[in-house]
Order: sequence, then structure tokens, then C-alpha cells
Amino acid sequence: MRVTRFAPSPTGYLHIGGLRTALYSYLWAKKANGKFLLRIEDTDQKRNSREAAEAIEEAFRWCGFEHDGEVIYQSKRFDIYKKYIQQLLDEGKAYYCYMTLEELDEMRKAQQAKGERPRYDGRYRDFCGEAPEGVEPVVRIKAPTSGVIEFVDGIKGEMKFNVEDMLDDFIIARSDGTPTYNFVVAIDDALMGLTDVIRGDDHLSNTPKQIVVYEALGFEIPKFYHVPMILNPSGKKLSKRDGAMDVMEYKRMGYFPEALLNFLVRLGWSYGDQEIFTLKEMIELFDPSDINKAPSAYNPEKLLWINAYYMKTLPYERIIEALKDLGFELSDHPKRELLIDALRERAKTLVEFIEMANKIIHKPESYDPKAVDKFINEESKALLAEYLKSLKAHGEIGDAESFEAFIKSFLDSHGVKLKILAQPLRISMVGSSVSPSIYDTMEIIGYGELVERIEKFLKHIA
RNA sequence: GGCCCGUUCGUCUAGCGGUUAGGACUCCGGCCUCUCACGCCGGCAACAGGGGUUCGAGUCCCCUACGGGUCACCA
Repeated sequence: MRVTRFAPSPTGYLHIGGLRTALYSYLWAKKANGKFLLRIEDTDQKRNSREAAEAIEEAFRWCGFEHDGEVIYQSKRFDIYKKYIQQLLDEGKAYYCYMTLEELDEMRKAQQAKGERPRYDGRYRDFCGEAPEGVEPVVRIKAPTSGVIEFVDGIKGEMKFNVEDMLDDFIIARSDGTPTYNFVVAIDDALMGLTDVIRGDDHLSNTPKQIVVYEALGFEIPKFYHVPMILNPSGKKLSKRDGAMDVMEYKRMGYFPEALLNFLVRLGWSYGDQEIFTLKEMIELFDPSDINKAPSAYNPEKLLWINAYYMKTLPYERIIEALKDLGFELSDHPKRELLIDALRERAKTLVEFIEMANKIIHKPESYDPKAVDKFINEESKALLAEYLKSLKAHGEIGDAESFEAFIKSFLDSHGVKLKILAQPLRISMVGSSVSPSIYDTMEIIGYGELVERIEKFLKHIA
């Protein structure tokens, strides 16, 4: 059974880079009917991991994917880690080191001054003398001192690290007894039964260390996939300044999770020329070995385009639901489907959709002066008044087609072109010179409301 | 600095020794048209540089340049 995981450190929110690796892990697990686990790496204990986990789960829910099983908190597993530290100590695979922070610092400086790589010199590796007074020791693992550590990365290929210029006896337990990252990651990944570890390639050079732990503990080494990171639009490291880092910010900006996921899955991965993927297709087609080796830049225009695509193609119910998530209730509007069809080709985001919809649903509060200036003159004013008169004389009209037929015959009998009447009508209805088709707009607002809006506008320009 | 990773249009990418180097986003034209969009048609635009290997290199090898990651009692 394939088991993958997402293992963020609690930063308070989920960012798009994290979401992408989570997505990759999720897809890869689901493809094999395996498990996708969530673990919070909170050995640091400085931040509130509960809150962070909730933020991540909220983002997961929004995106429509759930992890299997309970969330695992490393902060609650210190007993387990302690047991393994003791085991390594007992087996002579780890040892206490009594160097102080100052000594360590001094040693590093000296090494750097000589142009050497800063590293622990192993002075307590085989120490059996009297422990120095007043020093709480750390625990270091006995790493190999020569040779190479090799593994095959599912994305980068064959990896070879020279032990001499890569490793030293790194710390697995701090002087306060708490375990360190590279140690607990290996233990948890093993204990949780991970078969495939998909993570950011900033972890690539941690992998040899973790392999040392796997081997010391006799655990089976999983398959690693190191995903290149996401860059900002100018090709630099992505930072908070580059816009919305919090995934939930995309919800607030009016993006569909379908669109964000689709955008993210294509960032660094592709399947031929295909641009649009349903979640089902992603699960079917995704393979981490097809992920590109090079980092890729985040491209907001493309995301917007994908979102617009989903706006145009998603079923009514889904759009209504997404609007509701943003606090916009459309489900009881009698003309909701026509309204959606009228706006879905114009709005690129749900936020834009709501703005446009509000312009149609509510009477204009004001009229764009530029539009009035440009399209209203004595002729068009008279024509609009004339149109209102015949509209009232005609009585109730229901659908867009009938509104169109009525206008056609009105124009014919007055010998004028639609162009002269269309914009004044539009301004009457929505207060500006931009809107969906005037006929659709008429049907959506309805006959009575139409009459009222024209009257109101006529009064305004009188 | 050591080690490691990477480099095809501005961006996301296809390509897995023989292609007029394909698609998508953006941008620019045109068509459609009641405005704005959508849609459709068309256009601009790339193999980082240099050496090899080969009949033939975007594809294989080496070097250089540039970009990135990592070297903690952070994760």
C-alpha cells in the first residue's frame, strides 16, 4: 500500500508551495488507493500548532481533499523519540557530547578561518572519561566517517553524497532532551509506514542525514521525491510580498479551488498539451516522475485565466455554492441561471461576478457621468422617453427574446438604429455603459423594475 | 566558500539522436457585436555559452556562466 504524507511546520497558514506538494502527495496516494497522512512538525513548540493544523485542515476542506486518519503532532510523541534516543545510546550508535555552545562556536570560527567546512570534530565520539561539570550534554549520532550515501530520487535521479563533505555526527537530542528535526522526521516517516516521501527540494541535502537515522534504527528507507520550489513572477524566491501566500486568501479573492489546484498541478508538471484537469483526471494521470527538475515561476495571469475557464464551465449549482461561500446568496433568485450565464463569460473571479451581479440586482445608485455625457443627447433622451411610453403601452414582457422582438419593432417603426437606444437603456438599467446583453438584463430585472429604472433615469437627466 | 540541484519563447511547458522546435498564458492584429466580455482566426517570441561524441544533437559527455538549495542545540 502506498502511503504519502504532508508534514508542514506550523506557520499559521498554508501557502501555495505547501499546497502544491500536499496536492502531489495526495494525488499520488489516491492514484494507488493508498493513504495520505498529515503530520505537524512542531518539535519547536514555539508556535501554536493547533491553530496551524486547523488552518491547514480548513484549506484542505476548501480544496476538497482530506487526509486519512488523525493528524499527528510531533510534540505529542516525545516519549517515542526518547525511546529511540536511548536505544541508540545503549547500542553505542549515539553518544553524549559535552561541548558548550561557546566551544562549538569557537571551533566553527577556527575552521572557517582555515577555509574548512564547519563541522563537529567528533571529540566525544569515543569519550569514556569524566563528564565535565555543569554541562548538560546533547546526544549525537555516530554517522559514517567515509564513503558515500546514495539514493535514487524519483525526480532528480541518482543522488550521491560524499560523507566527508556532507556529514558529521549531528545532534539528535538537544541539551534539554528534545529531539531534533532530522531525527524525528526519519522516525515518524518510518513509523507511519511512509512508502513515498514527496517534499520540497530544500530537503534534498537533509536526506543523507535522515538515511543515517534510518540505517541506525534499522528502518526501511522510503522512496524520495524532491519537488523544485515555486518562484515568484520575476524568478526569485517566493515571499509574502508576492501577494497572497495564504491559500485561503485565494478564496477571498474569488478563485475556485478547482482553478487553484489546476494551476498548481501544472506548475512543474504536465501531461502532454493538456491544460485543464479535473481532480479525477489529476489522480489518474499524475506521476511524480514527470515533475520537472527546474523550479517554476508563479504566474498570476495564468491562474486568472484558469479561474475564468472554470467560471465559464462549472455547473450552476457549483457556482451558486462558491458564491455562497463568499456570502453571496443567489439560490433563491428567480433568474439565477440566466444571470450566471450572462456574467460567467465576463467575470474572471467570483468577486468580479458579485460586483457585476449587484449592479444588475439593485437599482443604480448613481449614473456614470462619462457614460451619460457620451451617450445622452436630445435625440437619445427623446427616444428613450418614447421607448418607455410604448413599453408601458405594451404591458408585461417576460423573456429576453420577447424584449428583443419588441425593441426591433419599436426601432423599425421609428426608423432608428439599435446603437442609439442601446446605451441609454443600459445606463438606465445598471448605471454605466457596460453590462451583459440588454435583453438578458431586461429579463433578469423584469418588466416592472425595467420601467421603474427607465423612469428614474429619465428624471435624473431631465 | 564546500557540497548538491537546475538552465527550451517574458511565463507554464511538449520534446525522450533526424521536428518548418509543438501547445498554453500574456501581448499585438482581425472577425463577431447593443457596450464590455466570451468565442473564432492570425501574429510576435525560445533550445544560456563553449567544446566534444555522432553521418546527424534541444536531446549524450565535459567545461564555463548564471540561478537556486543546504551547510544550526530551526524545521
